[in-house]
Amino acid sequence: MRIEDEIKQPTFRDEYQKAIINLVYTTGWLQLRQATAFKTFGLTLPQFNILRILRGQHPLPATVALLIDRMLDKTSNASRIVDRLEEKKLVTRTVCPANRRAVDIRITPAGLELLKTIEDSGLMEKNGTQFLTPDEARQLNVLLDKIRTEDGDGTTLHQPSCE
Amino acid sequence: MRIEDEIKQPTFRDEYQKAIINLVYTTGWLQLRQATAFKTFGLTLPQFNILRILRGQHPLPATVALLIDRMLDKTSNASRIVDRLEEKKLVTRTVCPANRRAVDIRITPAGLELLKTIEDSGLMEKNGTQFLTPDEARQLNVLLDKIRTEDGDGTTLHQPSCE
DNA sequence: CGACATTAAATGTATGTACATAAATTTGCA
DNA sequence: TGCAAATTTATGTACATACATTTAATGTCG
Repeated sequence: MRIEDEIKQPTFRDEYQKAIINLVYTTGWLQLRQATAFKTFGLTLPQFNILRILRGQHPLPATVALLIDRMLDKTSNASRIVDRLEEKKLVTRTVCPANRRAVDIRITPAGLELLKTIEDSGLMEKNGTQFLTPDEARQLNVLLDKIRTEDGDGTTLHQPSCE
Repeated sequence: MRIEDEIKQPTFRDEYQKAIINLVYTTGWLQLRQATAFKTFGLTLPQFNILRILRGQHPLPATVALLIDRMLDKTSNASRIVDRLEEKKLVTRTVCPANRRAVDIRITPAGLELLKTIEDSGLMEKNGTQFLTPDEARQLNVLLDKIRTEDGDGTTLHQPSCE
């Protein structure tokens, strides 16, 4: 559906204004879809992403610092997301023997099993981009990269992360 | 900068996976920039959006229901955002005389002045899309609309709203 | 009229982000 | 050696989203 109809705003100042609204709207749309899907498995999107990072390390542990680095969401709070995964017995937390400041975080067998269940469900493939041709997907990548031209202000930038 | 470099992931499964990550990343990038800018004026993005809706109604009042409808963020909580604007004396809240269930919300002169200050600052124009040509902006709109093809599940969808 | 559903807004709970600060440990250098 | 700085994680606060429930007012229909 066209964005004009989607948000019931018949006109925009120009294609630029329309594009920025369309971007934010479409990403919100995607995120809500994904979040709703993950909820049926008792996970939030950030929790799922942390679990995937931990599986990538498995059987080695990860530290909170590593999670933050991989999430690329530099300012956010991995500690509390790990809290929730620990409550659900999907990860374990033990003080790192080599450096008692650090904490070793590991995915449990239950965590691995949950990831497999989710991935086997085919959830991950229904993300909207399947309606693009390969060429259109390439075009989209070019345009998005252009929008992020001139990252000039040096502030730490956000990466909400997702499959 | 290319998304590969931005998130330091050298390869993706395909252009589709890259596109979805690029979309989420780019919108997060945009939102963080905008949120940071608005913070210098003591506002969050949702607060700014509510203020703009109220200005659109001015001098008529709006109800919470109208705000929710205009925000297009159907499930979210306009009530508490109005709380914060009221604390800052940017809006007023009075029980609607015609229907004592409803609440009339109005932007104050201070609120109108703040909006003008923000808009005069030229903040709104620096949103990334200025790096696209008009034709590219049009292309982007077409691609995003395609991604939202098949809104089939009937769930209420999200619209984080912004300029 | 009066029980009951509907509507409008507010409130409660869980989760997450952003940012500042604290607490514990380790490092490094005078 | 000893103390300050750096590192690593956790905690606190403000704000927002998502969703369920509550409260008050209004509508409806027997």
